[in-house]
Amino acid sequence: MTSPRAAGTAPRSALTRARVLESAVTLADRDGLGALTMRSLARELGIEAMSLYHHVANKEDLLDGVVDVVAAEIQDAVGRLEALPDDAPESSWKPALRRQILAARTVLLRHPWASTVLESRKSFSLHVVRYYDSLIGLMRRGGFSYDLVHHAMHALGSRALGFSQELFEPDGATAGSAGDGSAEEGAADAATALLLQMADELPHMVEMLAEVGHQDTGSTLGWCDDQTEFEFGLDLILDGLERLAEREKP
Amino acid sequence: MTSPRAAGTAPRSALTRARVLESAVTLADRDGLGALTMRSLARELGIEAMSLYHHVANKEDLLDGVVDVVAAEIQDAVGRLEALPDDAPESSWKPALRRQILAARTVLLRHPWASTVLESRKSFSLHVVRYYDSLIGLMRRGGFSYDLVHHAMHALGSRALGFSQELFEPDGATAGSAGDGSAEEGAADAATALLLQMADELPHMVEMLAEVGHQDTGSTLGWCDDQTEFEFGLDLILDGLERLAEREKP
DNA sequence: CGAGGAGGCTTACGGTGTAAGCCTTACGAC
DNA sequence: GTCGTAAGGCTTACACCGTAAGCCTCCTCG
Repeated sequence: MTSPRAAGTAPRSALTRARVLESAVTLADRDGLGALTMRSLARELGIEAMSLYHHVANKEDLLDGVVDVVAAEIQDAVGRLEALPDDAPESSWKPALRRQILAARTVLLRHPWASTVLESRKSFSLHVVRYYDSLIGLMRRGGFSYDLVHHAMHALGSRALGFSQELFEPDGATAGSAGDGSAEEGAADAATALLLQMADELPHMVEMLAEVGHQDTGSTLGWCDDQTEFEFGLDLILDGLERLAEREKP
Repeated sequence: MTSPRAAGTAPRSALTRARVLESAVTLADRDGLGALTMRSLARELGIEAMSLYHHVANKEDLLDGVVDVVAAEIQDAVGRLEALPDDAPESSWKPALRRQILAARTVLLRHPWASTVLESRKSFSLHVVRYYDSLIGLMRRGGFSYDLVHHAMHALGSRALGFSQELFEPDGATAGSAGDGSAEEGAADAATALLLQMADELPHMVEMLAEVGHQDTGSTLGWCDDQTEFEFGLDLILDGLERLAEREKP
């Protein structure tokens, strides 16, 4: 960069905290979270591991930063949605909230490792908080009391950011793997087989699997259509909130 | 043990896989998940690290086993609940399901690290599956179609086991710490202060915090009363499921 | 009694995050 | 121009992690 730099900025290097974080995100996207080590990140950037410590305090700080990058992406995606007109009816909080959350979800689907990291943070990203603030704003416009909003945010939990931890995905989420997907399928099949094997002990479970049939997935991860299930759960909560909001009215 | 052992059991050692897993649970309870390493676990048992590998295949297997122990505890706690009488009305699925889930939760509250481990498993514990089977059974008795049951299980997600990942607990969950709790409080206060500092950027968030007032917690972890919030979210889902079940009826 | 293996132990390797310290370079003040 | 300062690289080294390989000593069973 040959441009004159702002008043107290770093002098010569093209390497900045921002570039480090960006690189970390790409690396995690490509090779999975497990592959994101200080040494491998440094290699990616063409420097030595210890040099990273001039831009991030330690690995926790790196992960904080990486979360912040993803959160910024979320905020950006949400920002692209068309704003509610000022004269929108009170009831429009619900589709609006739904849209924002699903927009956030598209971002997290691009970074499958991010949910894990998000959950492990103990400090929070300002971008996330700003996103939350917009969700709260929507509910307020819907006539929610702050008390109800507060409960609502807790009830949504991580779903507000677009993910919900599925127990039992026989593979998924762990590494990039980037394979043809037959590995996941294999694991899912193996799991199902194992369940069938003890059918007498798990009557309802087995019967359910037989009936619901986990066959035609295709869309996302192995077993079920996560997107459908995510929206099902989300709508369940939104409907419930709607009823509670109605009840609050005088 | 001086008793004659059953037909193909291990010969002399008092150390068994069961004892290893038990020890691992106690260690994690006392010192946190981070303190559970092969070496520290071995020290706890008075042996060398490598000796553990005669009882568990590797660390993943150890964690699988540890999850299984906790899941067995859950199954046990659920088993202690009084069974539904045969002539219970169809509608009793709901309080029964609620009771089972809250019973599972009491177990997980005794092992705060367990939720993290549970989520990280890719194979599943038979005890967990059996527990799930009982939940499914309850819903079936409530007249749910298998399709609805399936959606319901996804919607409940980890909540079925008694935990929901709270975004933003300023401390908690990471280590035993066993301190007076003032550390958590400090972190929570610091976080709140930081939020207040940018009140102009987060109008709704700050107003909500001011109104809801996160002051009188006392019960569980730092910020909010997790138990209340957990039950709120759980009831929101159960109510929603009840309505859908009604709608399914002819 | 002798073979075999279960279950300890020791040693060693590669990988992790990171503390400590050195060397170069660019910048701002004189 | 010169020089002090410090940003930002690099090298080395340490503690700790999971675990592969191999040794030894019993106990058990044929």
